[in-house]
Amino acid sequence: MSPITTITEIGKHEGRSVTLRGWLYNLRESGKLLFPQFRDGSGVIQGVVPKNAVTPETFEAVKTLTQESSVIVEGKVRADKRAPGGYELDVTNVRVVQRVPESDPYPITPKEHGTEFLMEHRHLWVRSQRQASILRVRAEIVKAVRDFFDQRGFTLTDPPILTPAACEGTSTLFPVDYFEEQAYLTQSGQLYIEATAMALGKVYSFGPTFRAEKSKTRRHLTEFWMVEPEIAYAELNDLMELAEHFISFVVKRCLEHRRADLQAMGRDISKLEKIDVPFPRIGYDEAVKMLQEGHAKGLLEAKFEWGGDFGSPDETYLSGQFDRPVMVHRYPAKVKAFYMEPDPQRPELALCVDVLAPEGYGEIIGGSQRTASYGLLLQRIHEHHLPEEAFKWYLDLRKYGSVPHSGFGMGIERAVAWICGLEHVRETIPFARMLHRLYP
RNA sequence: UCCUCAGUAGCUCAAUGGCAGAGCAUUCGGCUGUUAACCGAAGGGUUGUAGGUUCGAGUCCUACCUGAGGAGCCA
Repeated sequence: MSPITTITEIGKHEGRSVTLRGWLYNLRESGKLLFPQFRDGSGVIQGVVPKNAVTPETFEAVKTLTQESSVIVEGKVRADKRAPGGYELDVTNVRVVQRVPESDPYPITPKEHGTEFLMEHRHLWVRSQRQASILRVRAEIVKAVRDFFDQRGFTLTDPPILTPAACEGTSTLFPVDYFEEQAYLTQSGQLYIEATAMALGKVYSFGPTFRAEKSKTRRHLTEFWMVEPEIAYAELNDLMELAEHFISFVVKRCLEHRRADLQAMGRDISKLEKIDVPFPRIGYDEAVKMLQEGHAKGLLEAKFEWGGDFGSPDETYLSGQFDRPVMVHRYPAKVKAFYMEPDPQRPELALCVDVLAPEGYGEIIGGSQRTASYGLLLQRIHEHHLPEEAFKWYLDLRKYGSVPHSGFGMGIERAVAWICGLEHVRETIPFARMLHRLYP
């Protein structure tokens, strides 16, 4: 048998015979000439099968192939200007591993389909070229995330997924029976990595988080992956500097390693090439001013008043003013989480930052400097009506060598959606979990 | 949870209150360079569910179910 190769590597074998192992993507025919398209997970290539060049058995085997039947194909690699990938395969032999029966054909045809149908067949939809490209970009982003932190001396510390209490209130948690107790699926590993940051200095976590929000938008999943760095002795400015270098690193890595996939899915690459440090930084006050100007120009429906958190249209407007991610810092403390450190200059503000992605993709990072004071943290826990008992261990971090520290969280799916230029985060993860979507 | 829209063939969609239709997919036939190939033919339907109005309902009304888009909340 000829050497086994993959479609992405096939150019190295020009003029020679190779074996591909994959599936039939589509079949076109023109009389005594067959054009089967094969895919193998790395790409798609067109085969050519003239009737007079192969055995009658091989011709018949290809002619009767059905979409997504699994096949092992032997053929000679030939460069061809007419081929989208630059190469074609002159098929010499085909072994059908499993033939999809005509009575129950592959449901996803080359024509268009609706969202519900595709999500219901997500286990098959991932075979399509566009979806495969998205998943490769996601994998690249995950690897870039880990490389970035590993190279900078961070230690990966995995927080628990089963937790006894909420970080930010119980209303949006998934409850789980835990023997005789009530447990919840984690909605953030932050409190736990604050503990490991006090042990190891610079840490990060990367894993799934769960939020039972009844959100039905293009930006929400109930199960999503989050990367969260936490750094002892870091203050807000250190955090913002880390965030901009982090995002810039991830985007550059995708352009370097997955440019072909980004182009294949129609991403405007020039927009990603503009992403570089430094990112614009604006204070909350300045952001409010921009929003009010936007309203005066008739670009925003509602007039934004100082003191509130930004809504989705507000974020879209703000990010639309810049061609790289914008960092909005120092929001009013009362719209933010209980653990954030107040600004010493203006105690009504929290030392926090949201990074808004360009092109209307909204918040991809939220972070803050954490309260280092035991007394203030306890006061905030009471103000937020949180159970003090559940936060006893968290308060301990402020009793034994408390230091200023900061961290942020980035939702991987939102980052993938932005970098790939997708309409909806449901395509950024192999099997999305959403309100009303638990299958497949 | 709220607002808006939609549900008809396996899929994507048509059909003025008056005979249930097309393209793709499937099957059969034709074509030696096709690019979501094309050309010809065939099979394929309890119009989301339950009620109601009407001589007559895919179409109008009510309730429910399912989905999509948006809001709030958030990454």
